[in-house]
Amino acid sequence: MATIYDVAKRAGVSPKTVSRVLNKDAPVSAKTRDAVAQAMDTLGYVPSHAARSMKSNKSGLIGLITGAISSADEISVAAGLPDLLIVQGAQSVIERSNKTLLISDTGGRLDNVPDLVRTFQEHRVEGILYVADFHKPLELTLPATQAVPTVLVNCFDQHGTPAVVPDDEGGQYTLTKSVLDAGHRRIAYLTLAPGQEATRLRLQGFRRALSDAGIPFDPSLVRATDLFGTPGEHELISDALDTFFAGDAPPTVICCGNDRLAMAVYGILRRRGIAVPEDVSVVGYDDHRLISETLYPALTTAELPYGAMGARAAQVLLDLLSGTAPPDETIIVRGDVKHRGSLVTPATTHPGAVD
Amino acid sequence: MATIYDVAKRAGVSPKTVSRVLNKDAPVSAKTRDAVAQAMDTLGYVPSHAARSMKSNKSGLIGLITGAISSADEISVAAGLPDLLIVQGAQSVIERSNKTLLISDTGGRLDNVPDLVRTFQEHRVEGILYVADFHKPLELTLPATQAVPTVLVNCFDQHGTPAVVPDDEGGQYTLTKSVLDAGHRRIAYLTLAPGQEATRLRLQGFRRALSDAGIPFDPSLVRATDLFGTPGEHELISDALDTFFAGDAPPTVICCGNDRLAMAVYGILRRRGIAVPEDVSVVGYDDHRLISETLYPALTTAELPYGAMGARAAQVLLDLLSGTAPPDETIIVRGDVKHRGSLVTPATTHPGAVD
DNA sequence: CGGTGTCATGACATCGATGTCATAAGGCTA
DNA sequence: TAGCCTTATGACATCGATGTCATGACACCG
Repeated sequence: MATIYDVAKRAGVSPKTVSRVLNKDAPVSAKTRDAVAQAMDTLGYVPSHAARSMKSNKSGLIGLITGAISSADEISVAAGLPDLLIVQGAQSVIERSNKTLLISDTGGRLDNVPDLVRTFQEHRVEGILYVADFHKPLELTLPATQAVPTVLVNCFDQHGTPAVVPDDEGGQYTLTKSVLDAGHRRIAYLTLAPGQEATRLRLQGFRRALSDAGIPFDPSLVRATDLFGTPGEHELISDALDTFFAGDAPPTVICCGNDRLAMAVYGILRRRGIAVPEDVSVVGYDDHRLISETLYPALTTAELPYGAMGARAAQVLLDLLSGTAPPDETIIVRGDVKHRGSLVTPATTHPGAVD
Repeated sequence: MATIYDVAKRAGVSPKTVSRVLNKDAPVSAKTRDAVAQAMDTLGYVPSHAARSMKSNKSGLIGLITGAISSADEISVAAGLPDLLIVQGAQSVIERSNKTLLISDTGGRLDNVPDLVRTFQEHRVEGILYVADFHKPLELTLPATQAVPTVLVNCFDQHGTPAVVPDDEGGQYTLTKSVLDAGHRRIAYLTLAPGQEATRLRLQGFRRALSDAGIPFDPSLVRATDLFGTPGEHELISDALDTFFAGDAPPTVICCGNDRLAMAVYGILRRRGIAVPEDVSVVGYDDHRLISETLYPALTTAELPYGAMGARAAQVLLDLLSGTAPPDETIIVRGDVKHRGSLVTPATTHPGAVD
């Protein structure tokens, strides 16, 4: 690979002059500039990042740690929206700042993280984004990174590390409010697995919406049915639906913990001759577009704003690096409710329903 | 950040001795080694990749170009299996070779590629993987990369660049053979969009399987219905199914160009009271597990072996770098047929069917 | 016409690690 | 015991780019 010395020799100038042409940081006569440009061109010269970053002590690199890549078809996809969208959001922001994103994958094993961080340090990354596959407390102590600014995404810790998380409570609140506004009063809710951050927060939002509307919370209409796509899940959902519809005041809408569950619910309902949305409305969560837009009718769902979270986190990190941002803050990102065909008002479809 | 000089000073030795401890490439007395290790530890010393790669003229980096990240929720997901799985496969292999993968995203715009390649060259990547989002001819001429070995994945060019592609013909052949073996004779086929490599090759495989079984190809049972998830698609599929079932010899199985189409077909069939698989079997293509495993009944489908392709491509690249592999070769990767509940033999479910 | 800028350029040192060569202290062989 | 090898260590140059300082050539001012 050609070096700046090769270019200099070929153009008959000193390396420093070539450097000046490259960086446009000092006047160079037009003639010299052309000669240098010509030499760079014929030699296919590209400056060495290693040499530059050594001299400048700046790497221009941002490290991102994720399990998104290695787990793309495993639990995390089964569990919900691919966290890859977070990576995408971050990428788009970092790219525009003309830094380079170094993406490392945990391969699903957290004990890999220290190695990844070490590799990042070897590359002298200027900041680190740590992306979790779903909203949760940070599961490990990140190795002390000698003051490498770090931003957590989709997770949070106890030490005030800047974090960007989704507004699970508010999302479910707004979604439930849409359901209520459509006229529903008997609302079933198939939640995600117990113990998860999202499960807890969304249930809070759900109850707050009910309470705001003056509707009592009915525990018999709530069941946790998320088994991350493992075999027993289908039966679990079937059972829950059976129970819901066995009562004398069956629900007019099924809220699902995520779009994948909603997809399963579509199948089960249709198999029993219950039409969506004519007989019962269905809403999801995540706005996993592959599902929400392909299902028929298309799915009304709350957006889990992964892309926006990634972008926001990247921006926070860049701000930290430039000293523009306050260091310790947790940012909660809201998502929209996506209104589609699966949610209709029960009145129009159950004209004779007892009220 | 601490340097090797800082460590040397603290340990009371020369930098070169620290280097020897780091690389274990020359004998160092136990006492000195301990002192150095201690110093590295207290200072949190991590060697600089930039300085190392400058001296050794080796970067240990592999560049990967993809649109997978930026397009994760756009056309390419709508079109089929996320090409991110290719990235995952490559990542796992590269990681094991203790090189570092530098992933760059095109942001969906091909005119970004030259910039990405330039960035790669600045980092002196030792090889490049170019990943396409679906099987297609390479759409651009990669910038002359001064002998940086390159492997194409999911695409191919005319110049004998090493490439790794899926076995579309063989995959559809084997899948169709499974369908025939199950006893089906009237086989409908909703193909992907015309003009695509996959469409052409899979139709070839489909026809070869029919012909091997001595069944005449019936064009009235074949329709292109893939609009990449755009609005008109649902009607297009409905129409196709209407036409199929209007004839006097309706199909007993619907082969779908991908799993997403199969998902749409499930919905449409059920809406019309046609049960899957009791009344009609359905098979897909891709093995997009989020779909194939969540649908009920689970979907029989041909695996699009993206993970294996990525891994294979990475291995080929590493072999090229070590001089182990022949430089020019196109590798065709086979996928399995995944047998699940959506394909059953028509005889058991149509006991009264003519013939 | 000498002094003072500005422009255009180059020599040299430097960033952090490591390859090359030198050196000193022992231990072993002949 | 001289000669030689091995072990343990350091001095110095080097990788490629760039910051600092110096220099020569003009142009302009008084």
